[in-house]
Amino acid sequence: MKETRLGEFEEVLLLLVGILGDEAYAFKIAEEFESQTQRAVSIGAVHSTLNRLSEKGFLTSEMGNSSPERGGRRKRIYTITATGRRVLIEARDFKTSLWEQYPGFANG
Amino acid sequence: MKETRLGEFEEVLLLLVGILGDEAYAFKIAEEFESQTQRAVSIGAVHSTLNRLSEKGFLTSEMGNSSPERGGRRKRIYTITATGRRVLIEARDFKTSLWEQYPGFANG
DNA sequence: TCATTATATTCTAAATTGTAGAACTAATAT
DNA sequence: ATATTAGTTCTACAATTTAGAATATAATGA
Repeated sequence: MKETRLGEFEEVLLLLVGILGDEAYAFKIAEEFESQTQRAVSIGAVHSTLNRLSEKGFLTSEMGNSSPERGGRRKRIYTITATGRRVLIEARDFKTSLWEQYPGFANG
Repeated sequence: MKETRLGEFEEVLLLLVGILGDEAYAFKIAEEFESQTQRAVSIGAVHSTLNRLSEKGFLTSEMGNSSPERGGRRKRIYTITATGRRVLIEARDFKTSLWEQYPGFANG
């Protein structure tokens, strides 16, 4: 894997960051993932993937202010970069193009 | 990874098998992959992924007849299973649903 | 203010996927 | 028979995915 590619889970998390906007921090992302997939995910899985995505330049992040809630460490808020968005769009378009070539599944 | 999931490369190969129909054998698949992606892929990568996909029940395969061409070993022809098709559709629909929730990218 | 509790991130390790290429097999033309 | 071509199998390693323990931080109540 010489090149910076986008794995399956990575793609979903990137999309989730885009969807969550300024609420995009690991715990929230994990919650959202579970509610959208009915699949359990460990918080560690989410964190390490978010890190990798940052190293690849698809995400940036900064610590947010402490919340007004009970307790808790400050959140790290993730933001998708222009490169991240581009890669996401490329992945989507490529799949779409493959589906269009699949006999009997042209629409869906 | 307790469950049988579908990785990124796996998904693409599965789709390619569907597209190639009765011409879906490793060499052809590799060729098709390269022509559709402008990305080099090793034949070994394709074979081992095809095997994994078969173990997961997403593909079946059988040896074809020897071709009328110059030389060569008999081809192993892959066919997508009902389960494979279902998993593929699920993956597509999930991504589509995420894109629809992405503000500013509703269409495309 | 200090222990407690809740919220999160970081760190460590292991399983699964992704990738490459050498070794091997079989058919045909010469 | 042997060289050539087409293709699969086998072996090994790198990257991604996953889980969970350890740690840090903030708010609250005594």
